[in-house]
Amino acid sequence: MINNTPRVRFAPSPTGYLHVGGLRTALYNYLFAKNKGGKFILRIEDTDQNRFVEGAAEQLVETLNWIGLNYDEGPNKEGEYGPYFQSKRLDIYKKYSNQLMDEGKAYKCFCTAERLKELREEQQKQKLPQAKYDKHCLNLSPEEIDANIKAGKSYVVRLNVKPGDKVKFSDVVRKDVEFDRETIDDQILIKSDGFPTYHLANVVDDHLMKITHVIRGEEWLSSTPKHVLLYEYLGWELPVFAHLPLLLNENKSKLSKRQGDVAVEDYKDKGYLQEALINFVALLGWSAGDNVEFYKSEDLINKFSLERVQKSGAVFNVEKLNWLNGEHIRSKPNQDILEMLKNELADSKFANKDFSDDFLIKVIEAMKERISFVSDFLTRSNYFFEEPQSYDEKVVAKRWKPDSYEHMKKLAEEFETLKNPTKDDFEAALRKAAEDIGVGAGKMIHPVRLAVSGIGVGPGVFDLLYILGKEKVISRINTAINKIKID
RNA sequence: GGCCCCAUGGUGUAAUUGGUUAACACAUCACCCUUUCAAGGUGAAGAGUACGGGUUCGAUCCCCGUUGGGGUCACCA
Repeated sequence: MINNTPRVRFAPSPTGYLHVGGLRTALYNYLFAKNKGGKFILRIEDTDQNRFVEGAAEQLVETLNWIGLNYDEGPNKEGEYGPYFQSKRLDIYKKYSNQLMDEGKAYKCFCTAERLKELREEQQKQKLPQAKYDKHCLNLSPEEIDANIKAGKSYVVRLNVKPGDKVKFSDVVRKDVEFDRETIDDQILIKSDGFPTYHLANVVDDHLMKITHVIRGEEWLSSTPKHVLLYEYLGWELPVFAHLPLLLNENKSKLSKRQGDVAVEDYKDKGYLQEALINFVALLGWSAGDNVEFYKSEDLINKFSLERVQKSGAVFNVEKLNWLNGEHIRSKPNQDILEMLKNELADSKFANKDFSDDFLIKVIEAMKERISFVSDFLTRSNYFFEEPQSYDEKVVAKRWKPDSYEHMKKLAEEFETLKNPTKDDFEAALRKAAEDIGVGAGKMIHPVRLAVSGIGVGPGVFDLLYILGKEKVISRINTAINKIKID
């Protein structure tokens, strides 16, 4: 009987990075396990020697850690069902493929790549509905097989799909699915290099690792009947299947590298918070049905259920991710944002400058409502960290008038009289200066913003002046008077 | 092409498993707020639920067909 605490697994092949589709699969597995008090297992599917990438598994683990999907069993966290690298389980697969062969449920195939290719072409020419292996080697006599082996011919092991009823299984997301046996190919189980294919390895491992729910992408749906057959042949109980809808490009095809960033690491590098990524990806194909869009991980765990997973593919729309990223930043305590900002600064051209925490906190308070990324602090309010490098032409054209030089001069003089000015002091001084000259405060507000920041947008001017401080404000005003030219 | 899956505004989703003026969020636009911008608030535009048949007093929801999209057909996963 299946144990009632679920065991699920994320079983990626180590390609060198974590695909966001993989992240979604991993996340749903994780959420499901945590919601049910079950175990989340990481298993590395490294059975393709041709695609071996040095350090890929380590990279994967690192990314999973960063994103916060901690596994209960897996590499460097051995449970009782290891090893968790398929490349270290070769004997196990061999054992079961031998068993299948002994029972006539699998057989050795010596066909060369050339023969297979010809076969496929022939079938195409005859317009056969489907290209399938012709079971040629199933009819080899024991003597022929021996002779082939003695001759050193390499072989693969194939699944022997026998005629019979339709292969049926039920899927949590898609309900009942069935396939005609005639449409199922004699899948290769063991490759000629002795490594298993995914099909054999995942069935054997899922069974041995006591996986109760197989939650994976929809791209596996059409090979599931092969797996079902394998479970049947091996006399094993079927896990519960849940095939998740695919993540799509803008043009609705399966999310791919060619059409934008696809690696979680790319998003990390671009400054997306792990919380935002998790939140966003969770909503691609699932919703609690309560109109909530902003989620912390704990809420996701509490609310998640496979039953509410959507059937159709979901387009990965970065704009919403950007919004969520801003929301998640804003939801953090200023102290946390401070740490992130410091890291960002340490990594920037301002690395050699020194800013006090007190100052940075003020910047954060002033700017956090206006940003989507931590890096926006540096790009959208660079003036907190350096002198304005230039003055936005459009703002100059709109806000800097011939008499602005005079106004700013007067304003600088007024500021000069202040001692340790507060925000309110700056405001009072500006209004007084405006009144003295007999102009509206707006005639001062906009030019002074331009003078101290170089641009026309940002925090309230008086906050801006206060954060910058009297000295910088006055010197920047003077600089602006000299530098800004209008006709 | 065979097999399989899917189908609600531009995008992500909702709609007591047949009864709503088809809801929410992102994006867009407008207004309010702020003498800026953003955030926030209010509102607008945007789908009559791919299409056609049924079943039903009544279909987004159930059935059939069509169309469209996607996945898969490797000694890759």
